[in-house]
Amino acid sequence: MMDKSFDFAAAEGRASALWEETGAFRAGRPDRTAAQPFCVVIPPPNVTGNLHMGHALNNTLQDVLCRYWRMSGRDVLWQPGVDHAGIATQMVVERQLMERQEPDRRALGRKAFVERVWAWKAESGGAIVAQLKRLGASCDWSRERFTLDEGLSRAVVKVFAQLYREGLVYKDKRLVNWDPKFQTAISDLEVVQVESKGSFKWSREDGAPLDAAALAKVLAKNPNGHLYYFEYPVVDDGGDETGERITVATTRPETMLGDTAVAVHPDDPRYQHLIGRRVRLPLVGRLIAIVADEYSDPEKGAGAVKITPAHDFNDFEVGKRHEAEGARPINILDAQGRVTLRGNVDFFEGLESDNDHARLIAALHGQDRFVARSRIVEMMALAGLLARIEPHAHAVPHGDRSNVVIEPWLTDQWYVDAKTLAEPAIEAVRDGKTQFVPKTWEKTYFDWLGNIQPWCVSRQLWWGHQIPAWYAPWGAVYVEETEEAAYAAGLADGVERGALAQAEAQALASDPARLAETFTRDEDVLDTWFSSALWPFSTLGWPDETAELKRFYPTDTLVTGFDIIFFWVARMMMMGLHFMPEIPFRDVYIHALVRDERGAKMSKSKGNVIDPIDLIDRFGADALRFTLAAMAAQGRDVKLSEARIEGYRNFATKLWNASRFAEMNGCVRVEGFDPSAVREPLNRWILGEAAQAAAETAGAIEAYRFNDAANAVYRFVWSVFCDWHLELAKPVLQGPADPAAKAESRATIAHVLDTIYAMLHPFMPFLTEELWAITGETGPRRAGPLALGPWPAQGFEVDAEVEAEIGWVADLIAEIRSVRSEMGVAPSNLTPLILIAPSERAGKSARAWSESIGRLARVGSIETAQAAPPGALLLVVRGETVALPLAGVVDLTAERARLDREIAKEKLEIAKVVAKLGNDDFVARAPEEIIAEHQERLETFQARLVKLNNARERLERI
RNA sequence: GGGCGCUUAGCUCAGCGGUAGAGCACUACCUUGACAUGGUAGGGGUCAGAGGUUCAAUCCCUCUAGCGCCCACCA
Repeated sequence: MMDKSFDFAAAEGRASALWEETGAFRAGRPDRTAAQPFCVVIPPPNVTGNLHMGHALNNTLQDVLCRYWRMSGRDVLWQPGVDHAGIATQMVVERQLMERQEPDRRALGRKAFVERVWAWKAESGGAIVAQLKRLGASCDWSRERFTLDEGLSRAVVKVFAQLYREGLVYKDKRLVNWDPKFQTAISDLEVVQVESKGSFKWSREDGAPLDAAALAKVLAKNPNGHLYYFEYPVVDDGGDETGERITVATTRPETMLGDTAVAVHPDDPRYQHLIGRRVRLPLVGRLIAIVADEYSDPEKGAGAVKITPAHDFNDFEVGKRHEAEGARPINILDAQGRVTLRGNVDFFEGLESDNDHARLIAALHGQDRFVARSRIVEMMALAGLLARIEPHAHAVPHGDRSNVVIEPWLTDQWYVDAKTLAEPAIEAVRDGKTQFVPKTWEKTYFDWLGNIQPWCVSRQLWWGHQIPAWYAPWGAVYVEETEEAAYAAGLADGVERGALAQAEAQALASDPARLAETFTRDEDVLDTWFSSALWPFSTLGWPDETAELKRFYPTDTLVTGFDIIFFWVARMMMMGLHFMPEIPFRDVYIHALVRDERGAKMSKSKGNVIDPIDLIDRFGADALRFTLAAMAAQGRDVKLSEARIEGYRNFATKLWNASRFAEMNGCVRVEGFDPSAVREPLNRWILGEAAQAAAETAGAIEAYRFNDAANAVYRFVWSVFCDWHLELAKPVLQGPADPAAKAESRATIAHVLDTIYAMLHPFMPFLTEELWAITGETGPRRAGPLALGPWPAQGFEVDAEVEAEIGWVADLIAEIRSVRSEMGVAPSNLTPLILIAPSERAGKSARAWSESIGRLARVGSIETAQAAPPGALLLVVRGETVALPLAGVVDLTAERARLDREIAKEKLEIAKVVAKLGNDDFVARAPEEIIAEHQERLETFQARLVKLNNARERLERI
């Protein structure tokens, strides 16, 4: 005997154990070797991560696909794994060291620190995997990979080395986005723009001196959002000030220390006479050139722009163009974003001797960039060279992880020539080899790849894939897959260059200690996304030619959020096409972002994060999964509300109780049940509806319309099977029906429940697996867990006759219920039902279904008459008139009003259709079936109107 | 500045050329033997606004207004 409600917590445990025991999610099961493969690679969550709503949605959708195809007989591989997440993980462990007051990263040293991170990973890195399992993710967990494990590392170095050989990876000295907090370079994608607007306003014109304290206070809160107008004195050829000044505006005053030019537009009439002159850089005293460059926009700022090549991407380019005029980069910031002047040779080069270097160094050297900012502004004001300060809205780049302002900084880094790799990636999508769903994302993909910049892949971190590059004392670099190979290449090359004597090389080759001293490995590690980009083939065993690689690559579908199209999808396309060389996946399904009820992005700082595990605890994993699938309409954000989850929890309860009802009524599965041999109309009807619902669900899943699929199941289970089939079957099951009919009904219900469990399983795997097990205890033996199928057979159709009969009964019941409710007839009042001159079929149906009609419509008896008795309520149901003799029970004025309303409604509909059919253009141009449909509708309406009018007239005569 | 998207019932959202839908909320009634995590009935929408295309527009096009996102932008 089943419990009264579904204990999801217990069932989740049981189902998980069953799947584990039976190896249900294993790819390459012996029974599927001949089956078509289906493969999805999981977007590997960060090892530091906890399951958030985005994961829940993403993995629910993948799981729906995988479970559906697995049930349909395919050999499914859902490849799981976790990402080592360079910065994030290093951060977590560093924080842990700090909290425990242990020696920090640097004190520990690289080797010990990395060991420490591995220890952390072993201890607490698997949390997210356990959470995915709780969600029900049907990954082949036996194949779990980690982006830093041995096999994947082998793939990474091979890829790096090969790209290097091909000239697609190179080292370059240029400006990078530098994160002063983590002290590493980051890629363009890891930079987020933050809008900033200050409030401080000051102008020299007003006469009041600058209130430096007030400014500092404002800047302490937000150092950005102001535009500062500086005046640089123009000097003559002898270096003496001419008295003229040129005004430049900046949002970063501290960078003026590194200014090496002032640029004006070549056509700007205001500055023609100044082009080629020099200015004295205030505070510093260095003489810098006024150059003509198109970059300068006369409309912006002061019209002339200061050029700081070492600290601004645009200025760097301008500087390159004007190198001859002295506009070389002068770096004035250190790795932590502090001003650095002492020992800064470039900075002092060309200084006038009468400047007070010591004063400047004392005031600024070693100061944080933002402290220096207000100091400089103050000093400029004191020098009388600050014209004004204005609030200025602009976007400031921040590190997406560190959340500090990013500095463009001149360093040596490794770059991937993304432009070359992007071409095949663009082509593959253009040719339709890989398709985005929804298609609109293709534009985003093309736009980005079309303008792609070199990808900075080196990171000054310790946790990650160390770059396989070794430097020799003679200034050469050797990029190889292994240390041994690098040494060998280095020695050979050293000899060739003449840097090493042959004998010396030989001696070195057999002395590991000296080799290690001679060649030093690049300290940097690779961007985490570099290894993620290889995920679809590295997880399948590449660079080995494994059976899995052969069988499952290209994968079928990638399911991911649009926020990582650039980070991940595009890069997988590039790497997959270059190394396999084939597309990594055929379809890319892009789903929405999960937001809170009000549409705000969930974030820890806003405190609006909903924890999926908490929801699973409260409502069950199935309810959460169903909600996410039902809301995953293409191209929309998912705004999650708890009420919705609760509703779907109730849905699970509903099905549970329907199953319980079946159990109580002896609905046991029957060996070899054949839907096409079923006789009873009601049973034939529900079998047809079930088959249709299953087909609808399958079609929707295959088209990635998850919401349609979920709704199709929901509607069938609740509104068709429970509301109508079970209710109409009750008299058969519980009354004195003919034993054969009873048996058939029982078998049908059991069969339909099996169909329901199957088509609901991709969405609610735990509930359905549990019900599958419970109902499996009776009847024929189950072949295995529901997770392995079968998906319901399709192709069975309801015949029209059956639909007409059951449909008429259902409509009749609904109509009677509606009128009774409207007229305020008490449920306890079992009224007679009189069929007025019924057709033969209606009479037959009414007799056949008298018990159900009685029960569901609160009808006491069913009679037939040629005319309605006076004062009876008349209804028209699919052309048949029926009467409820309620004279004296109901208020006839109310009934008149009701009929009038009905008539008016009918007339309105008729008028609309008549107008359309009366339109010559419509008749001439609309397709025939549309016209026929309108005609049919008109006839139906008119017939109904006639009967309604009759009823109304009869009422008038009373 | 460039691009993408949204505006449909009180709320959250489907639908996207031919009779406006769901869930939740709301109202009334129902302790009916699967289920009150339930049942029955009901109210509620000039489908943002203005033009246009079409026999026909919530759906296609243009514009306007509001909202959101992505990319670029530290004068």
